[in-house]
Amino acid sequence: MLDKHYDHNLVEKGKYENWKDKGYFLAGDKSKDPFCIVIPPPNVTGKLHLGHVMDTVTQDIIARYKRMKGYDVLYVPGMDHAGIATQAKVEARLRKEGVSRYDLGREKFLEKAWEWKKEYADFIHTQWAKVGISVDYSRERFTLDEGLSEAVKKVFVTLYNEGLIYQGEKIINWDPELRTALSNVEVIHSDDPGEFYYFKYRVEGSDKVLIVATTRPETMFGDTAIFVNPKDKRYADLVGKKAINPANGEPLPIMADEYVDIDFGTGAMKCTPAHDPNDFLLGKKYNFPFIKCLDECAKMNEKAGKYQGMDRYECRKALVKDIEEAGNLDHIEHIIHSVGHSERSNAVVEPMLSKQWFVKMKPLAERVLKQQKSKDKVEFFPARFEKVLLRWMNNVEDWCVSRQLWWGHRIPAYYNKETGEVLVSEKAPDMNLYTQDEDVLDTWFSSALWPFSTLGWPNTEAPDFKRYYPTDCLVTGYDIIFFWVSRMIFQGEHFTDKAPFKKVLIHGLIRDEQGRKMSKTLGNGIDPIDVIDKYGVDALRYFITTNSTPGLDMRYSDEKLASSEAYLNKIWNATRYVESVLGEDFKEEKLDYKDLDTLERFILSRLESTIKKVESKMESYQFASASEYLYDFVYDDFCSFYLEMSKVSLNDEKKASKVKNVLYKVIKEIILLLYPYTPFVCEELYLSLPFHKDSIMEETYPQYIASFHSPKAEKEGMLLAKMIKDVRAYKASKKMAPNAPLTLTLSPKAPFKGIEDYLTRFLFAKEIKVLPEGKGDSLVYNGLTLFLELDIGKGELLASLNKEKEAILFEINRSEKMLSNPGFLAKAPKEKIAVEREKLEENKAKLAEIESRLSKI
RNA sequence: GGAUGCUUAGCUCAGCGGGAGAGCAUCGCCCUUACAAGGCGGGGGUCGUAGGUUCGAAACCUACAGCAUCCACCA
Repeated sequence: MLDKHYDHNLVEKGKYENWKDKGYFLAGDKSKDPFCIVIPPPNVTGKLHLGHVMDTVTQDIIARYKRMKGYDVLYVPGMDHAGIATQAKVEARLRKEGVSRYDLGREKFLEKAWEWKKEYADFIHTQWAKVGISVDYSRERFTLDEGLSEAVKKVFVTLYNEGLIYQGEKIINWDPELRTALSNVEVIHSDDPGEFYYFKYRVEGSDKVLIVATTRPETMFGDTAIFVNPKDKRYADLVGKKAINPANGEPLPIMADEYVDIDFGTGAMKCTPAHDPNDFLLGKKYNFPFIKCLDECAKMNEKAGKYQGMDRYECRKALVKDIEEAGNLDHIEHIIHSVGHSERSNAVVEPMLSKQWFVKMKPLAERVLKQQKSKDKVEFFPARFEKVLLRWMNNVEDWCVSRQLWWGHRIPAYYNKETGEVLVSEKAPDMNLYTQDEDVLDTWFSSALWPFSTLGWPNTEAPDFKRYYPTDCLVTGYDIIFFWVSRMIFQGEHFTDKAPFKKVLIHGLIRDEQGRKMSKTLGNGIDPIDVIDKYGVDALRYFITTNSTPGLDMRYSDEKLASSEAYLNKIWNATRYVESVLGEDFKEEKLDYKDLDTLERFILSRLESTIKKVESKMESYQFASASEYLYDFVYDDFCSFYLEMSKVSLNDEKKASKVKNVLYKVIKEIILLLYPYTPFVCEELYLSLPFHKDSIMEETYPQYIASFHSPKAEKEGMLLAKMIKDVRAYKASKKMAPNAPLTLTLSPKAPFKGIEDYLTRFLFAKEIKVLPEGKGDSLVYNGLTLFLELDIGKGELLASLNKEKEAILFEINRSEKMLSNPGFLAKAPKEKIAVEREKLEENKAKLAEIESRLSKI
């Protein structure tokens, strides 16, 4: 017997371990069709947050649903080494101990990183268990494990040999704190306040003074020219002359190029080819020297003369002061401008000329663009997110993949100690002759291979790869479409000739109750474990997957969690009640439809249509709609109506056994339909049913039975519900107690036989008069209900009938207006017209009855 | 500068071509033997603004406004 209240702590206890131990999460049943989902591997940088819960629970719902539908489901778990992110964390931890990574050296540092990894992997495992995700642990992978490292090497070497990876000197984004290069997507731009310094440049051989503005005076030591627009009349006479750099007194040629915007600043621009991407292009075009004046920590180097050794901002301040003192500062403008910050260290990114490894993106992107036009394209849910992918693919720049870090896949490039010649190879050459490249790969380089590297690739004969690839569905947030989804697609297509997944389900972010992004700086993050302790994991799973629209952000809400928990409590108690009704000696019988009464037919018909609707929404990943259909059925049709009504028929010994069987079927199927969302409580309820397998995980999804569909029974049931509702409303409006006794008159045309019993019980009718056949016809009472009349006074009845008449007339008017519209008749679908006609007829009949009643008063 | 999304009841949000919905809040009545973490019954919305398409628009189109996000540029 279930307890009176649903206690999530008791319910959750031991279930996950049991499922895991029994092997329910393991894939490999060859008698079934395969279905595969890979987890987006969480970073081993910290605890999982609510975003992870939304992500993994969504996958888990799909996995559990598909298992019930008879698929051999492989849900692959794993984690990401998260190169720069993890290294930043480990370094931060070391810094607290007063140690830098350089103090430790590469090897010792990596030991520390692995310790960190283990610590956080344990944490993540605990959280996965708590959340209940049904992953196959026998296939768990880590991006730095051996197999995945093989895949990484294979990809790097192949791309290199195909000319799609090259080493080059370009302007990259440099993180001076972590001292590594970054890719474009790892730079976060924010609008920060800053200064726009207008400096005076003396022009050689002229008495003119040229005013040039810059936001970064410290880079003036790397300047090689001043540019103006060739159409700019103000400066036409100066082109070809030289201006004196007020920072170091060097003469700079004044040149003209279309690139310069006449209206921006003074229209004259300094050119720093080694510290600005646009200036770099100009530098290439005009063959300038590339003068770096900053080192890898963003400190001034020897080019900065007396400022050498200063931090870039320190130098800026000192330099501006010196220029001002020399009388060369025109003015300072305070501006808001976009500044790039490192995603991980938040340091202001320094664009810097640097030799790095790049992936040539054009050919890879073109293949994706082509594939997305074919029938084998990756299908996005919601569809609009495909545009995000296409836009990125259309505008890709080469991908800087080398990182000056230690934690990651070391680049398989080797340099001949004598000649310096590069050798790129999966196998290390004789290390007496060669040294390996010091750098590691961008962490996304390995994540990009995740859907196939986890399944055994590059061994294309690996059983999992053959059976489960391409995977079926990828679930992830819109925030990593560029980082991850796009890269998996191009690598997948390039290396396996197939898109790595058929469908991509994109979800939004979870925000705090005020709608703000959860962030460490705001301190508004919510720990999923706290939520689980308070409301239970099932309530969290239910809330987080059914209160959002695909692709849109959602807000965390304590209220909605409480309401989710209340819903589970409702089902808990409905089950408890049904079980108490079934009793010890309940026998399951096959339902013979012919033997069933109206209300049993009603609830079964509603159940079947619910199954159909829920299933169709599950298939299109519309979990909010699916759960809403189920919710309505559970509350309105089952708990509020049928469960109550069945109390009448259960008293009838002849009917009791059939009713029990119906109750059993309905409650069981409710539990099964809900199970993918809230597996813990559903397992508990399932196991408490009189007949069950070892676990709900052995069950199949409820089967839609078309023959149980009965519009007639549904209509009759709804009429009864409406009669009850109307009389209750009447009582409430008259300030009568709900259980105040009444006398009712029932028409012989009442919806179905035996209806009096229900009216007696639920309306507290002390007497029900049934009019003799052929006399009285159908009756109309107060609301819209036919077939029923209250024993009330004449005046009241008159008022009530008139009110009713008014409402009906409004409806008739509406229908007639529609049906007399030639446009409607000509263009509306014929089913719609038929429905309107039917409504009109019904209402006309009602009106006639009301009038007949009125005439008799 | 380009793109996308949002604007619906007091709050949080569904609905996205055929009579305005849910949860919570609110008001009234009920400890009715599954559930007071409950039940029953109410009140509450010219669906951001203005045009257009359509027989019919909250829904489709266009413009505008506000909010949010992403991309690019910013010497």
